[in-house]
Amino acid sequence: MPSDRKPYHRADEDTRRHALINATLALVAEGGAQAATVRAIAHKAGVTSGLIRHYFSSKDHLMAAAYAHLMHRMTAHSAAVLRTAPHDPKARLAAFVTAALSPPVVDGEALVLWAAFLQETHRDPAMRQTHAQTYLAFRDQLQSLIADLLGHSDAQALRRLAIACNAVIDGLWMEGCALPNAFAPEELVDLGLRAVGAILGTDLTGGLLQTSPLPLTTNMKVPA
Amino acid sequence: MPSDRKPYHRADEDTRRHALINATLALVAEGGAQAATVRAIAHKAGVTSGLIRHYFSSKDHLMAAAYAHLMHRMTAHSAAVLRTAPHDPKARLAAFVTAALSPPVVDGEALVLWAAFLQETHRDPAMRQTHAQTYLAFRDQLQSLIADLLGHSDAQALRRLAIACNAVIDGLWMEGCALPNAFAPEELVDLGLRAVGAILGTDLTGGLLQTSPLPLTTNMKVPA
DNA sequence: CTATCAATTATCCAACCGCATAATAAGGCC
DNA sequence: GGCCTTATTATGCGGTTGGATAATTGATAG
Repeated sequence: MPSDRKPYHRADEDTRRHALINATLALVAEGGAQAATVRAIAHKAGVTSGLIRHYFSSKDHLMAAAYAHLMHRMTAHSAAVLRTAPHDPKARLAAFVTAALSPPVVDGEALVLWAAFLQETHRDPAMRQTHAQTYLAFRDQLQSLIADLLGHSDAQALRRLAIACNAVIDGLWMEGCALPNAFAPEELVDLGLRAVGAILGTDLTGGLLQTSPLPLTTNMKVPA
Repeated sequence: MPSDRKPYHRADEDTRRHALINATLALVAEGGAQAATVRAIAHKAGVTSGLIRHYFSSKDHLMAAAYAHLMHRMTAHSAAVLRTAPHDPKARLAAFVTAALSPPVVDGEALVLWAAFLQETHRDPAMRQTHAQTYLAFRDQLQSLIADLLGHSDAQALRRLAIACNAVIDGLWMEGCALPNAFAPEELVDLGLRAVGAILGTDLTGGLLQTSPLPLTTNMKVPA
């Protein structure tokens, strides 16, 4: 008698794990964490649901792995940008800000993914650790770039400047992700460079973005 | 025979609706949207689950009502602050920034609530409208405060300044909510006032926050 | 070519979900 | 104090969820 069982081929562990992780991220991006059911994930990955438990000891472990993968992808991007950046401190900081406010970091899916996993971060200790690690690593990287640029090492002042600059980047990142059509191309980067420059008292645009008719600091001449 | 039925008292509609809405918000804050099941909501509100459908035509409607209530609470707070603020444009903007970076706006629950509902706003059109309304209303309010302060009306420049200042506030708000113990009291407000001031080329601290040993713009004197 | 092993599928399960409906009692009215 | 409205509880239903387990089959080695 003919078997109506689904045909399949065996894949190595990495392939399957990545397929399941990518399917999870895609589903969370589409419909939030509640859309990422084991059946939906397996379907999108092209396997049956039982296989999930063959590679991950539970669905929570799969979620944690997906989150770690997402965070690793982002930090790897930042690191790669800095690796190919010039040695001039100002140019390095500008490259860092530019990367953080351009695709693929700024992306329609990114914000939803971030928000969806934020809640899981509150319960799962493993995910909370991943969260804190990547978050503070980004800020520390920013702080070290600022230190190189300003040439001083007052830890307290550097920390405050890093927090403020990080806030600008985060806020613009959010707006860019949430309202992708509300900004002209490069406008987000331009705003970020000018705002960070204003906070640090430096010009980061480096003459590369003079196309903007109105610098952010036009109002400097306005009296208080 | 004695009835083992749960005793109860009748409450007016507003009381019950608010109890259900508050229970919903509390549960979402604790464990994300997935924790806010009809049974859990009813239990926390001290009623049985069937009552939810007596006051809300579906669970989605309850979620939408809870989200609208949350957003209304926040905007009402901003409006109240501005109503009691002085007339000096600089003081008004400072009061606005201060309120946005202090409790109850900055709160451990606030960020989780915001993130949880963000995903729902992607599907439900009613919630998406509530989202867009409150979000742009905040930025417009900020823009009008900036316009009053700077005294000019270049719409393009004002929009860019408002976006940048809004980004700072959003980013600091996020950091303050996510890492409540990472900042000294008033530090978040101090950073916000200095960063917004730096972007606008003005001093917003107004001599009220001189306790900080290191102004954010200390580095102005540092050469590039 | 066959035996073996584990990757994968198929099936089942208890728990829970939102929702519908019927039963009941609380409280106002006369 | 009895009645009537309806707010509230109680119960049940179809569907879905994450997880456990058994059956099958693709690949590999000898």
